[in-house]
Amino acid sequence: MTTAKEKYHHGDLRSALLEAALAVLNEIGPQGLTIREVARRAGVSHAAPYRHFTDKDELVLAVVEQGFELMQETMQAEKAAVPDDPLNQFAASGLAYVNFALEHPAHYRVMFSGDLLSSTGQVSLQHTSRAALQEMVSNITECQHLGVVREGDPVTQALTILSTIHGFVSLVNDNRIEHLIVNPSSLESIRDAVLTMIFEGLGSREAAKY
Amino acid sequence: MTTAKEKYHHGDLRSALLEAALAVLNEIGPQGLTIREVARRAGVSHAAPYRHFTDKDELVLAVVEQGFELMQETMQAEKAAVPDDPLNQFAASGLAYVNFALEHPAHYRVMFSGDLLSSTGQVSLQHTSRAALQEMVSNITECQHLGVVREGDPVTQALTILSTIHGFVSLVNDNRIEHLIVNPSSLESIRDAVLTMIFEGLGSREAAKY
DNA sequence: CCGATTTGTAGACAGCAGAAACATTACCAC
DNA sequence: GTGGTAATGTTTCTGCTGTCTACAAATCGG
Repeated sequence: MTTAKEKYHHGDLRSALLEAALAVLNEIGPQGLTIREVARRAGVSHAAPYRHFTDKDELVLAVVEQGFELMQETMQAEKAAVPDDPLNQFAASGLAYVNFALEHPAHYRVMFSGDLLSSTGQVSLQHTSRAALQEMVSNITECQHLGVVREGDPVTQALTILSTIHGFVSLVNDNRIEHLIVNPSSLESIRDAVLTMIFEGLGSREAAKY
Repeated sequence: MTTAKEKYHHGDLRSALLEAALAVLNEIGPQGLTIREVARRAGVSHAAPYRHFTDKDELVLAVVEQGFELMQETMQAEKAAVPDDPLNQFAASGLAYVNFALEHPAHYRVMFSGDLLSSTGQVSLQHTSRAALQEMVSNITECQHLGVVREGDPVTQALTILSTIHGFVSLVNDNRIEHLIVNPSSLESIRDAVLTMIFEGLGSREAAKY
């Protein structure tokens, strides 16, 4: 009423559809993400979404892009909250990455699984991953100049770290780890242990505390 | 005639269905894996598969289990081909894991993506991953006793290694890396670099050559 | 050789993605 | 205000899917 909602036929569909899509992902999972279900939740007919997305692929792609923006924002925020120490900033953004993935498992899965997105849709995401890797590489290079990260090809190092983090959250989100956790180790402690191992393997021995 | 094929109505359906399912995965991808398409390729009616699999889920599960057996066999073979050195054997099986995933991307994806399998189907795979991790842990423990792997919680180390390997092959198979490879580095050299980084971070500095 | 069981078939149903034709609403010029 | 236009939402239709049920044929046990 006061805001810009409920103005048009529906108000701001598209946003409502994206929201509904995310809700479906969280409640039912990727296989439940259908145009019809999303339309149902938004209170419109099953064909209405086609006014905003030419394709189911395009809807999914919009969800994915929204996810990348959200993740990037939180990573930047966490990084900015750390004092002027490149290595700790790097570690903070890594932690933020993991946390985002663990807190939004459905969203993250859609962003990276590749099963919901056709091959054409994937191409439009390449620049995003390229940019992410680029930033990691420059972070690493900076840390190398400061002497807090060992020498070596920074691209390889970045790729390895990205692999570890992505693999870890993928395994957790696909329920291939939780049932292995037996006793005192909570998911968070394992998360921290893995992150510590990454930075131990990466850096000079000291200063990898966050 | 001489063998057990072509005996019954069709011969050995079920095997034929599994084979067809794998072919579909390789040629079309996961989204093209439908009961009807599989039946079509096997030359039977669209309802015939239901005599062998109560569910689409069960068909997928059979494909997954077949994949795990195949992977385990090749890993064991590679491991056995290495002389009596635990660390090198460990590295060899790791390399075999990566190679299997890169050579059978569709198969690997179905085994780990979790998108094609319902949650009930995933539960029946837990013992498999548990066994795999268990073996990694005992390998690491053995290497620690020999002094070729640094001290630390072997479960955390195994989980980190598994994360890195799984993350790497997932990124490659989902085409999130290949377009980053620019010049002299082929996929294989990157693979080797990442594996080297894993074992550098893991072990005492020497002996991590394979 | 014959009945019972296994294996495959034909057809039906509901749900889905997507396209096309249609109806309604908001906005803009006058 | 009024009427035209473009944006937005609906109905309807086609062809695909998974799964169920009734039926036919081939095989096996006796």
